[in-house]
Amino acid sequence: MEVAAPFSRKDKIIQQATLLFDDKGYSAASMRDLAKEVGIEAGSLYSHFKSKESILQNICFKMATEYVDSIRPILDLPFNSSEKLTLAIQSHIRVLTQDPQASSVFQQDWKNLSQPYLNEFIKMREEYEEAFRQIIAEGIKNGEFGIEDEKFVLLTILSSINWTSRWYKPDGKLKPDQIAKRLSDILIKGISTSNK
Amino acid sequence: MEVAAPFSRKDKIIQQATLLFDDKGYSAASMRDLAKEVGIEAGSLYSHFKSKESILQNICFKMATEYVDSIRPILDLPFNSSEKLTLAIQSHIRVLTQDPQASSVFQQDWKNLSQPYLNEFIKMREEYEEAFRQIIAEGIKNGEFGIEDEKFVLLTILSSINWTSRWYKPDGKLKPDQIAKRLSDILIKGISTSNK
DNA sequence: CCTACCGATCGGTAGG
DNA sequence: CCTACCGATCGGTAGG
Repeated sequence: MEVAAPFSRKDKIIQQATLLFDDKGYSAASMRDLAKEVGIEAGSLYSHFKSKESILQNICFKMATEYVDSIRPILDLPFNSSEKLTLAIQSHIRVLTQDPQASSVFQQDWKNLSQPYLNEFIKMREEYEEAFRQIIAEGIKNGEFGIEDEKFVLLTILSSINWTSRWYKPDGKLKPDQIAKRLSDILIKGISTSNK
Repeated sequence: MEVAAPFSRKDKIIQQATLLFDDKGYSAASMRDLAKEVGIEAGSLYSHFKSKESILQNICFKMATEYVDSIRPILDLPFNSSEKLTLAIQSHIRVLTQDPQASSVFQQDWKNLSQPYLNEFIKMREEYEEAFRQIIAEGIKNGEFGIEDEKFVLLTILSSINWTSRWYKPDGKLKPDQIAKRLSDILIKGISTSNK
């Protein structure tokens, strides 16, 4: 949809909007706030985006697409369920840490989307969770995971990995793959049947 | 601070504000929205609360107090660390499920508090997390938990249990204590040294 | 608890 | 991309 042209004005608007929405929340952040951060007048924002919400759409769907695209290829790999789940967690953390603020907006502000975008967004989210759930269901079936309620486990895993966006700092000690490893160590051990 | 008198007008305002803030977010919810839900005029809200924020303060500090009060007595019980952690998770889930919407506001909208309330709130939150961390640190020290990074484990546990407010339904199949049991089963197994 | 209102700020537009 | 502006709505208040 978008041609390269790194750091166009449009990119800068999205960049600053992401920081602002993450900081104050979508509703509390005004177009005048945003304009000031970008360094232009409020009215000028509308020559790049037709509405405030279209900026939010941009952020939310970019992230949703990245998440969905990152998990799909994992499903068909010739690995066992624990390995697949490890990879799924790793790629989720990689997407998230690549832009933690956008991930945070993606998680917190999607409720402000209007129809039909809201439904489309929810569908993508469900598609993503469904892929995750398949991995878990597979592991239960083949005996790797010793749990009954796959939906519950799905929620537990997603919550732990999503919360990462609230504390992750790119210049912190823990690098993305380390975070992913620690998370999958705990979570997979927690649901496994084996006692290695 | 508040005398009993069940379902005073003030209570009803808080009740409806909780639903509204949870649904639309604090910033997007207007006093006129709230007044309509309560069944009075917007201006009349100000004879019960001096500002919109004071309603938010009411919700946030009520929850913060409940959480802090619920974990304190657990620290001194003559139990091992796994048992204490199980109890801490259970009491957290009990507080949360007793009013999931208020928990959700507590988690999402506290950023809108102004000073000095914001700092006071953060201090209570830190006190709570510190108690949780103590239990984990104790378990590492006495060899029950086989992990290095207690701060990371704390975040993982808190994220899983807090996410509950986003999907819990009082009339759903899973009752609070069942949710707590499943969570602590997974999490404690995930961090334990023993292989029972 | 209502009526009637305040100044401020909101998202967005016209015309250049 | 700016200037100048729109109608709508915001949190909050005075006076009863």
